Amino acid sequence: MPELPEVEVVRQSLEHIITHKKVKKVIVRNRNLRLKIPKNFIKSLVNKKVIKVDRFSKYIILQLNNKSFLILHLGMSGTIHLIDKYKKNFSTNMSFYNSPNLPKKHNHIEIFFKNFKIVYNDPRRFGFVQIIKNFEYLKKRFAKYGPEPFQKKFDTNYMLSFFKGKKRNIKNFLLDQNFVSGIGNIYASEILFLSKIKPTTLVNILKFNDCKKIINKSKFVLLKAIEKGGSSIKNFKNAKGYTGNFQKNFNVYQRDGLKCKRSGCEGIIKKKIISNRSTFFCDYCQK
DNA sequence: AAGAGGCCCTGATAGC
DNA sequence: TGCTATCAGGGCCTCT
Repeated sequence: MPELPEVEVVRQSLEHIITHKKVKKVIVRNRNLRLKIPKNFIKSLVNKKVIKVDRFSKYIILQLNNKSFLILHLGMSGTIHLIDKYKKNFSTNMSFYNSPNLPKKHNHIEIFFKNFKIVYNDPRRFGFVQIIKNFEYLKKRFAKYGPEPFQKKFDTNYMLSFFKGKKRNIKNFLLDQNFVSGIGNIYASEILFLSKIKPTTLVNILKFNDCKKIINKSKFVLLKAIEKGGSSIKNFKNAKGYTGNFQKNFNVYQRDGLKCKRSGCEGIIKKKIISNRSTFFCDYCQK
């Protein structure tokens, strides 16, 4: 489900809710995620306070008051739900309010705080959670990842030197987290449309100005999507259950067969499988 | 060593 | 209605 903007939207809603709150109880209902939830998971969380709710790339990172970190990755289908004990359906046996947004199946983890709990749900189990001992290990954990588009390091020099001698297309690179972190299949297509660059373009022919455009449009698209609350396709919601709006701003994603939105362009949006992922573009205005 | 392709898993939807 | 096939926002592993 989530690329950087959706994860950031979830982070923001979580931040308000759980910063400075202490974990009272943890229930693991199903340990099977992409990485099996470790045996010591519950112990490493209970009675710890959340100091900070951070994010890197598509990962939510909770900093705890014993210097450790809890990493949450949502994979393709993961969601996080806030369940408030004091909603009107609160029942006397101390079970929590059953949110209409809370799925019936695949609720892997419940983390209880004083007056509410958050629930981690992931039907496809491509997501995972990890406890990281300290900051040293956290740095190591993300060492191989490329910069986010917002970081200073993601500049034309970085791109051009990364592309040197490579024979891969640009769409492929935008999805490569070792090159740039946080871009996924939706926003890769959108970024290349705004950059007027065809996704199949081999990177070794890209010029300084092409890189400049890709950098600027990457920042633009991701920021815009965060601003709009993410893209709510397949029912994406933030932790409070609100949907996002950015899907209305898609120029190409899932618009194959429709008219190009660029004013004056007569092109029809095409769909093509590139490195096993659906890719959308206008072959009229993207050169 | 780079790059292509397969695979992990469930659920929604399309087509017959 | 009910079957089967296809596709889905990610990332890692293996093979060539």
